[in-house]
Amino acid sequence: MSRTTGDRRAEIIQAAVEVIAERGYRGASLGAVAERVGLTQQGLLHYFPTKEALLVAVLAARDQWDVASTALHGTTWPLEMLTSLVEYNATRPGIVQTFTVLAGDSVTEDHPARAYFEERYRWVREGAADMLRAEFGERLPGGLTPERAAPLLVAVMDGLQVQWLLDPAAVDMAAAFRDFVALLGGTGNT
Amino acid sequence: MSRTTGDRRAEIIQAAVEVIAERGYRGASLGAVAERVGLTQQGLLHYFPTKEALLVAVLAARDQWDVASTALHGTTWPLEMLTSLVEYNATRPGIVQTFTVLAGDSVTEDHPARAYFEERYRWVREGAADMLRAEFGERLPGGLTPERAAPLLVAVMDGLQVQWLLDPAAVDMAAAFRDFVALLGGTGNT
DNA sequence: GTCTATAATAAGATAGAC
DNA sequence: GTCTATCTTATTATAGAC
Repeated sequence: MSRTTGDRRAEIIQAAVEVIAERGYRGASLGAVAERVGLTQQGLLHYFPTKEALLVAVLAARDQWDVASTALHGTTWPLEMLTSLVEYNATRPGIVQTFTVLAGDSVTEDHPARAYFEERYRWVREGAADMLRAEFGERLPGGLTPERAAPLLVAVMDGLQVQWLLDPAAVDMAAAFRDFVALLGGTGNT
Repeated sequence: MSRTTGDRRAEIIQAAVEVIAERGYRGASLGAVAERVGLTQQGLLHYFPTKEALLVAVLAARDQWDVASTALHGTTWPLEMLTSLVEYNATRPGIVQTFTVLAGDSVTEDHPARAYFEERYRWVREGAADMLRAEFGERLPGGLTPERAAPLLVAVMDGLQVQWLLDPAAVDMAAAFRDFVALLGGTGNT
């Protein structure tokens, strides 16, 4: 059945996300992923013919997950929405870790996820600029425009994730992000 | 001679930095590093008995490099100094890439560089807080304190590096950093 | 100090049985 | 759809000659 096959694939993708979080992409062996869903390495290759095909599926799943969690936590004010996304992320270290590791890895030569992250950051910056424009208009503190603030917003989200993953006790990711929103002149601060 | 040995070790460390930038830590084989300095893999092991020992040396070299470049570009105003560090980094994609990759990798389980980055971020945040206090005093825009702005400053630097490495044409790392300084109420903006 | 030889694993992938 | 068997290639590391 194609239903069963889809379920199996979803299980495998989930397992791959976990193993990548623990050991990175290069360190994530197909055998370790397979074992987690009760398959042999060769059995897994029936669903994803190569390791790279599995990675592509993991990245595609992330995009879908983004859309879903945005819908789930959608509120009226765009920046509020981003703040709740950060709060939500703070409860899901596994996923955050997987994509922090992959994004870092992707800057290496000929990395199979490089094009994905290049494109992803481009549209994330565009989305952030739109969001900032809707929230604050054309003029932001420090003489910034939404387009110039956008890469900073994205950088803060990513950079905080690294610090938080390394030392969750020392870095309150959600609070820090609200601090940044406050810097932009928003009302994200309590 | 111990002089020759030191030179050789320095060469090897430099080669390791390059190979890690290209392929990540797990992807950086000792053979590839050795080849770059005209040695066999086994010849390299004479200088660094294990792969992990070489990584430790790479991390130690980074700390020394930090100190050196700080001295080199030191100016009177602390934040100006950081801005020139970012400008300097924008001319050295190799080093930036190595440590972006290593930092991302380090969040995985039992990674040999994990403790290093954990400590490093701790003191970098402390240093940033001191710098912000010296520059702006106790009160920053958005009701922030130096301690609360510090992780944001560090996050911006790191996050911009990822975006810049992936797409240098789309992200002007130094300009964006100056924009962030402007947000803090500084005069880093032209 | 650097090499050759080699051990010991481990990985991704293919072929083909059931 | 999943397995066993196997190929091929890499990798870290050790032993010991020169």
